Amino acid sequence: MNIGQASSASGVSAKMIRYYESIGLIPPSPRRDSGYRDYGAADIHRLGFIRRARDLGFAMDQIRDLLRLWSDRGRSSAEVKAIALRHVAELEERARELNDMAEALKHLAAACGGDERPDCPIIEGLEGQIPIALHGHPGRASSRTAARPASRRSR
Amino acid sequence: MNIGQASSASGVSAKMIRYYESIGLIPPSPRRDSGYRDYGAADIHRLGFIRRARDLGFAMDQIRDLLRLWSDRGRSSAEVKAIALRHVAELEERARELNDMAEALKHLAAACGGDERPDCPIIEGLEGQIPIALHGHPGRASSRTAARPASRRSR
DNA sequence: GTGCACCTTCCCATGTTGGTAAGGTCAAGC
DNA sequence: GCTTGACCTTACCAACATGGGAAGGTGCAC
Repeated sequence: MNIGQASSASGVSAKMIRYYESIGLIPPSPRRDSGYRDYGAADIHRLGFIRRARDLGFAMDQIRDLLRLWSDRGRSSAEVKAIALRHVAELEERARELNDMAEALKHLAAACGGDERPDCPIIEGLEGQIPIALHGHPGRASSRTAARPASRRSR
Repeated sequence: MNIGQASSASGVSAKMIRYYESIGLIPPSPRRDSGYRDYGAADIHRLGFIRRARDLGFAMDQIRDLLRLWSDRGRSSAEVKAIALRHVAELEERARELNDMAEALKHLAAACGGDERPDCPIIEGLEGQIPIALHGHPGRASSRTAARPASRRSR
């Protein structure tokens, strides 16, 4: 199976398949005489696994661990569950941060006339005239989740 | 005022101040004979504005617009509010995506024994044996928010 | 044998932030 | 005056995951 076919069968772009190979997430595929990569059903399976893990927001390092556990027949489900639950906590934390920002901004926006006059509590909040209640979780000053990571996969 | 003082006064790292200058978010500061950048109160104010906007998760392009509106005395608060509310919608959308992932994963994890045996619905879900309910919003296949943005500002 | 779709590798760009290195400047203390 | 240490300058590298493109080889159908 060519890389293009592997790509459509797995839902992972050819570009990414080569990338995953380059970072060792998947083993180098065998090559035909032409130099073309050649994939089989097991490879598609592995790529699908990776894609689904990405869809669930796992980072590459975690996926690496999950792949290791996947092919480790002596694994304990506790290990897998631990990774998953740690990731759930991270996802929820990030979601909370985003929601906190949204809340703070909605609060400012609610006080803004939204008319043709220039007076605007949102601007004043950004200027520092109004204390912004980013009630970042106990003890921590506001941390920020990186805004707009630019690329977003669509498939 | 040196860049270091401007940095601690505004909460924006010196590195970032230079970066913002390089991308035209702030005008090039005047230089002293030594070549040192020199900042005044107005610059600190502008930097603080930018920092607070970043803390609220605004992207650079939006901040550019907000800065323009800030210094436009003929602005209408409606323009500002529109930007803010669009951003709120984006934040909430991203938060929803993250929560959906967390939900899907929690669902799988709930079915996982988490013991010493290898059987694990989480792995099976990633393998594709169990349909993962990422109930991505109407019509769309699952899109993914970039995982692990890596850098996180602490201040 | 021609043409087109596909493959190969290699390089570049993204966006925001931090790190580091090599060298210039400033102010305080001796 | 000279040294020292803190600060400044520019310039480059790194990160992450992904896409884009160029230049050239391969495979297959007509």
